[in-house]
Amino acid sequence: MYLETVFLSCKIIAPFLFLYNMKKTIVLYGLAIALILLVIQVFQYQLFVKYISFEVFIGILAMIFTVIGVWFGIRWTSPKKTTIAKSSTKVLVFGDQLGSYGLSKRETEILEQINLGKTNQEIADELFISLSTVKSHVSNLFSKLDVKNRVQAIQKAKELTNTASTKV
Amino acid sequence: MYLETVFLSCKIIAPFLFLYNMKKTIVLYGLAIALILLVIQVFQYQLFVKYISFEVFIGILAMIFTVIGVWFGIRWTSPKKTTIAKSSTKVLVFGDQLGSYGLSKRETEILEQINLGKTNQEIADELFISLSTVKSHVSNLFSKLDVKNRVQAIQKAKELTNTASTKV
DNA sequence: CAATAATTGGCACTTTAGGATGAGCAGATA
DNA sequence: TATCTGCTCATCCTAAAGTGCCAATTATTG
Repeated sequence: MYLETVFLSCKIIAPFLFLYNMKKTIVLYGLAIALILLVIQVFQYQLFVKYISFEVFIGILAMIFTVIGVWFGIRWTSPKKTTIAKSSTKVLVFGDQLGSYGLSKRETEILEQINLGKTNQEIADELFISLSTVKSHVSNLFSKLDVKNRVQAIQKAKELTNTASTKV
Repeated sequence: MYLETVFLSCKIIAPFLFLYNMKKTIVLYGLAIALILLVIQVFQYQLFVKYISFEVFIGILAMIFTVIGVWFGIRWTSPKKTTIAKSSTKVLVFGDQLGSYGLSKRETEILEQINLGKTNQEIADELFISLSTVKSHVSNLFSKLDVKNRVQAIQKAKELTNTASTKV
């Protein structure tokens, strides 16, 4: 009964968390804009008291919004990527961007390992699956990316994830 | 005499062109800001005529500068990249930088072809040499780069040429 | 001119990659 | 409940990659 309640609560909350996560940047940006507009409202009467000239006020305002825009532009275009640590196998070069091109999560994981220059056997050892399974995934992702070998697969994936980054 | 004059003129102009090229983005952005401020000056009196409310005016202004900021942010962070022409085989990714790491000219050519995702037979056809020769070069360059397969070779070479590029 | 390096090519062999096909299980969905 | 998707694993086969070793010719260098 208690566990069921918790389970149901999770099911209700999850969509909102997902929506929040998706729109977080937009929400934060909107809040930032609202906050600054509020500050403008609060200090509006001071404009006419002429502590600062209108031009300087506009200049400061322009600077603030430009900085916000630059920050937003960088955030917006920057692909999700982690600095490649040499010995780490949790490096994500492609992240989750290839999903929209038909690759499953596991296939993307396999491709990450291929990108590290590993053999199929090494990938099998790393992910605790069999060599046959790795081959199966490799073959499937080659088909989805329309490539003939691992070098082409890597390049195609990088192309797609770069395109996806600049398209958003 | 005449050629000397032209030559001296070029020497004088070149630094300014270089400076202009370096600072072009900043200059253009400054001009954009100045232009918008000029527009504000021109329309300033209209603010008090109240065609639009102050809040709406600030909102439009914020939007304009945000867009400029986003554009600037994208331009600022966008990596310098060359589109790899699909059918071209004369694209040089590594150039002649690998010579200092022990690779011969031919070995670098072979690596360029590998980087295009080609099989050894395709490389042999492209360079008009035999499959055995390609294998020999491949094996040699693997040894010099201290790698085990072509994916690792490509990454090592990119690493080395990036290091060389940033070092300059 | 001799020595060295680069380039070319071969053969035999092992390892790895890749293609084709089939099958079972778990979870999600209509 | 049936269907679909993702993941797993297998077998068989061919192709490609890669290794080791050897050798000849040409270009470069001291």
